[in-house]
Amino acid sequence: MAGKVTIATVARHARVSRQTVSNVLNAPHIVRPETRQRVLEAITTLGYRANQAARQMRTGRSRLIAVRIEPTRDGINGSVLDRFLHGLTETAEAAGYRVMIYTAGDDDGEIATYEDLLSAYDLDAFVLTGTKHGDPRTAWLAHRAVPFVTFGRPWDDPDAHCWVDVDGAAGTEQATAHLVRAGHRRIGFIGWPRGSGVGDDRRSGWRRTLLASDLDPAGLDAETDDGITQGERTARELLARPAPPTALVCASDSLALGAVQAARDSRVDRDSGVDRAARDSGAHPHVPVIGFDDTPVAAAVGLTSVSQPLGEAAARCVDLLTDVLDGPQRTPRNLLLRPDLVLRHTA
Amino acid sequence: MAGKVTIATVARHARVSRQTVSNVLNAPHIVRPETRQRVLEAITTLGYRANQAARQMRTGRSRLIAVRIEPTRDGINGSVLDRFLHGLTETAEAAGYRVMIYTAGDDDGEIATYEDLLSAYDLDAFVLTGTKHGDPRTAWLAHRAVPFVTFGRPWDDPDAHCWVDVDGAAGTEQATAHLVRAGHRRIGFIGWPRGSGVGDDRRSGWRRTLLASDLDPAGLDAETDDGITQGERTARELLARPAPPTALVCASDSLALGAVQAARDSRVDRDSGVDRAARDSGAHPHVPVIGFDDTPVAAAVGLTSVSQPLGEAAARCVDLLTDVLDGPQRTPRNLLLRPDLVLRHTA
DNA sequence: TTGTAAGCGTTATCAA
DNA sequence: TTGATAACGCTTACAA
Repeated sequence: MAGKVTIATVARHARVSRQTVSNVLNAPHIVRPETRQRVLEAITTLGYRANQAARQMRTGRSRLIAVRIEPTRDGINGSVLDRFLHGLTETAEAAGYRVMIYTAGDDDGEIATYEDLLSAYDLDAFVLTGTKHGDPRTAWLAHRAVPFVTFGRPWDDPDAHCWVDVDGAAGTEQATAHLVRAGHRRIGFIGWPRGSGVGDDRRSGWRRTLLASDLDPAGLDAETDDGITQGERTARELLARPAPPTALVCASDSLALGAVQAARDSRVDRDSGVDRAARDSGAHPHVPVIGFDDTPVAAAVGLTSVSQPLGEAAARCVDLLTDVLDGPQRTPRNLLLRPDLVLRHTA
Repeated sequence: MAGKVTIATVARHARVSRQTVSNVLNAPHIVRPETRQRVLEAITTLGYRANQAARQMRTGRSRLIAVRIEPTRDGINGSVLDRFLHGLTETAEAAGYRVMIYTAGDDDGEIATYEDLLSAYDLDAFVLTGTKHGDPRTAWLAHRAVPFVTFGRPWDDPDAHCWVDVDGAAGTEQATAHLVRAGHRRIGFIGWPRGSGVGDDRRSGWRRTLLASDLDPAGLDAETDDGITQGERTARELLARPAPPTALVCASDSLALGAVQAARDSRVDRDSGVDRAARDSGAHPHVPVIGFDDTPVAAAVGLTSVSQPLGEAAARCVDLLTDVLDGPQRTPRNLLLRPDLVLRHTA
């Protein structure tokens, strides 16, 4: 601790005025190269770092962006937010921004937090994960002209604001097409109850791929809340139907994990329990199952799954934000990223 | 947006000086009650909020604390940090602090981040999750007298700094005692390679409980890196020994999840595959398995597990920090929390 | 190209 | 008990 190093310390050391130091930092091109060099050296030798609070008072900008974290209802899907958060923090750091996190009970609580964060900390922007039909939060932010980007499409109006999303339909399309190529004709889908943008999107990819292959999706899908046990129960029901699916695409890894259980048992049924060796060796279950999100658990248990490019999604969120914050005001832009199918044991 | 509301706006509105408003905020007792009342009313009607940057310039305090987030190597254990982070953010908010997150590649990178966060953002304190023998980060922070608390004991010297931890040995002790009470005499343990504080701690609880019950731990434990497949393989090895364990305590849910697979198969071995109905009904496997961390995945699949009070741990971290930050300088304190055994299907 | 002066919103000091 | 003044470290406007 050699005492506080301010812009004045640097100025003295480099034998220039404080203003020149500031110029080197904020407008290097207007400073003569040799002077600039001298100042830069002083900065490194002294280990000077601009004080954000002081800078912020003048500029009104904090170089801080905020993200909400949610309690993990399901540790499996929770890792999605986790990985997104990590990517966001890394990219933000590279762009000179820091990430602040906050919690909120409901939409009103979240909006109250916006007010606090904005007036007390001068936050530069918000990143929202997950959007719903008629989201009051985005409306509030847009109305105050607060820069923000959402990870997840605005399901009402695609051009309502900046967003980055992963094309869920393209993901289930890849999964379904993979199974079609493998010769399956009756491919089932286990998804969430209709009405959620994400869930409906993922279902649509399955459906359209079947139709494009002249296959009939009727009677091959089922809806349930997310969860392993829900997935297992629903898969069991699906497999017990008169003309059961011979393969399953699921809206999440949680559902898929449950479905894998059901599929294994269903195979044992047919094999009268003699196929244990094959199972032990990690061979394919007879009913292939594909999940969604490529969570670490999927990787661990060998579940084939659709992988979201979370790191890239996070990076693009930061890009969009810095475009708005640092560059000239542009029109809201958005980005739909393609997921990839990660083949493992289950399909 | 009715323009910026500063302390001056409030002062005008309440017909007092700026200083009086400041006093109402920071030293209410020296302001006459009626004046205080008038100022308070002005504050609420105007929706005034103190600007942190300005306050920080004077006080040198930012009311910001920082936590590092790590990429989830394993989605199962990742949820532990996740839940801790959530608790931390909530408690910090209640105490008037905000949480900033950062990433770091290694210890040197993390220390470089400390320097940046400290000099640029005037961070008030750090929360470190996980500590190791001879941790350079805690040494650096202690040397600069930067307030910090760790979630995890300093394994070298218990009084080196503030910390909160969960008594891992007490957790495995509960798990082991439960199995002893259930009549088991050969209880195995699957843990991490020796040398990690957390892993050794958890192993010691198993060991001492066995010894206390006049049971011999010899030949009943095995070491492996964390992971589901590692757990399955190791459990299989353990169960294939001459006098195999009849129950298993694991150092993590990941290991336990793998062990459950191995245990199921081992039962099928003995039962010649006829016991499928019992398995489907979720009955106990013949070899009970207990995990550690009570992750959401454990809850989903019915794995009995040791539950860490993460929310409380986080809250206590904030308490310790605010003690140091707001109160008079006290001696470093620490806290060892008791985990609980959550009984489910597997034991 | 460089230096001077002012001000951002707050709190600490000190006088009234 | 209250109020005026200075200062925190920085950047913008303007003068040299």
